[in-house]
Formats: sequence, C-alpha cells, structure tokens
Amino acid sequence: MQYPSISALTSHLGYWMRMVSNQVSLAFAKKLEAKDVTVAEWVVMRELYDVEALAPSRLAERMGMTRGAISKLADRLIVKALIARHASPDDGRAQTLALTPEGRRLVPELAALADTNDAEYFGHLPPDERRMIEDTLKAIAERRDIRTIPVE
Amino acid sequence: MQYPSISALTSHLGYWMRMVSNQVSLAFAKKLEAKDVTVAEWVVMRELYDVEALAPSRLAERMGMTRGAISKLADRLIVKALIARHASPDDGRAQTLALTPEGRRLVPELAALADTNDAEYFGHLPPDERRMIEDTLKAIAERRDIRTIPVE
DNA sequence: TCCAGATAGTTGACTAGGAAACAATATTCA
DNA sequence: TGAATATTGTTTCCTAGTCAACTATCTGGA
Repeated sequence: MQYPSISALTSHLGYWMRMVSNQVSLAFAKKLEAKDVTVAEWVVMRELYDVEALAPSRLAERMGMTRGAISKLADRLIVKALIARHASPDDGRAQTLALTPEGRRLVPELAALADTNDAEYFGHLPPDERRMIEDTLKAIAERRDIRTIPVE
Repeated sequence: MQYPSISALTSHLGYWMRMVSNQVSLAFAKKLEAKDVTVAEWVVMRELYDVEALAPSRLAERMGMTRGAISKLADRLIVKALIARHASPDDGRAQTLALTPEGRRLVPELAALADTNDAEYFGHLPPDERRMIEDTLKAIAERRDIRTIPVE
C-alpha cells in the first residue's frame, strides 16, 4: 500500500455516538424552534423550574458554559419575558435568575417535546437494552467525572 | 405539588449520550489543538486521505455542512498548506480539493490521536458490551437514515 | 481600618457555522 | 442556436459561543 494504513472514522464508538447524538439534538432543536426556544435556553428554563431562583454563575458551572455566555443567554430570555433578573439582597455584585409566570407555564410544554424526541430515537429499544446502555453511559460519566449538563 | 410535575433532563437516554459524546469530542478537540487542527479540519483531511481528490460540494454532503462552510474551511486548510484547491479540467465551475504532501503526512498522526481518544473513553468496555452498543447505534442511524459524518 | 486580592457579572473582539443572495459556468430543450 | 434553468462555489450578514479585559463589590488580614 502506497500510504500508511490508518483506522477508519467509523471504527470508533465515539463516531457512532456522535452521529446519533447530533441527530437527536438537531431534531430536538427543530421541535423547540416551533416554540421559539433554543436548546441552551431550554436547559436554563428547566434548571430554573425546580429551584425558584439561581445565580448565573451557578448556571454557568452546571452547564459548562462561561459566565459571559450565560449573561447573553439570560439577556435573550429576558427579552422574551421568559425569565427575570433580580438583584441579590445581601451581595451587591450578585444576581438571581428566575422564571416568569409565562416562562414557568411554558416549561411543561417543552418537557413534553423532550420526552417525544427521546422516544422517537430510543423508544423502540427493548427495556433491558436501553437500561444497559444508560448504565454504561452513566458509568463512563462517573469514571471521567463528567458533571456538566450537555448543551451545545 | 404546586407546579406540574415534569420529567427530569436525566431521564432521557439522549441526555447521557450527549453528555458523554460532548466530552469525547471536547477531549479529541483538545488533542487536535496541539497539532493546530480542528475537528472539522480533521474530518476533511481524513476524507481526502482515501480519495486523492474530492469536490467541495461532495464534502459538504458527506459532512452535513453547507457549501459556504466548506468553502471557508478549505480556505483555512489552504492557509495552513494542508490541502490544495485545483480547478476541474472539464467543468469551469467545479473544483477539487486534495491533501498536500504535508497534509498527507499529518493524517496518520491525527488518526493516532483519534484512536487514543476513543480508547480513553470506551477502551475499558468488555468487547461484547461495546459491540452491542455499536450495533444499537448503527441500527438507530439506519432506522432514521442518518448518513452525515458527525462534525460539530 | 483599609487595602490587596477575590468574586460576580458585563463587554468587546474574535471564531465557526448557517441562510440566502450572488457570479460564473453548464445543461436542457423549444 | 439561444434562452431559461440548474449547478458550483463564494460572499455577506447573522447567531451563539469563547476568551480576556473590565467594573463593581466584597472579604480577610496587617
């Protein structure tokens, strides 16, 4: 052979995982688009749904994004009136983000889209197969100490 | 409960897959960075390695990117002298992209990084478990007619 | 007490992509 | 043959991130 023989892209498990994962994300993004929400915006809203209020810097940590990105992301959600910024009473530097009533009303609708999307790609898997894959993925996340909510 | 109860982000298989897949990609991107190459650039180079020459529009199809994106991506690779553009002899509109000798020399090095990266995340899996997951992912790709090489 | 450093959030410059308009060339078919 | 249409690649404008510098505020120790 003229040139060194090297492994195919398709020989990596990461290739197939990325291929499927990208399409799952893309399909979800398209569903969210109908509600004029991006995936990153959805994650912020879903996080705020459980907690009443959260500091932007905490969101940045949880989502593995920079504080700068969260700052702009919050701006966009505020323009859409889905969240609100509040000054922290005890720390002049700090803020808190919270869903507006409108935003809170929207979250269950978006959650339904997430459920549908996941079912479209994985709903047909036999329960034990699905569980095995989920356990394996969780174990890898644990092993590599991955904690950030996947966004991009 | 005060607000409607909705599914957790973590209840979706897509969540765990994205979490792992993002980290695999990110870790690979960091390895490539040491060679001053991006993941998209790597995919282009790997595609060109097997074929001698390829039209940008074919690359765009295979990678699921726009022709505009490929045009800019090619510009960057040309500046780095890793690929070259050639006019098509039989069609005045068309071009062809090909690795330079320098680019071709680099590909096996990058392929080694890809192998290492995949092994870091998946190398510890028992062979049958790995095979089962790979088969499942391929089946989903088949089922949903996914054909584009994952890049972003 | 007060100042040096740490922390919270914002901003501006930059990057890589998409969408759509565009120019150049090819093709089709009346 | 020649005009309408299709195709190839480029370009412009836009978006959503990063990075790093910046402002404002807080805190801990001499």
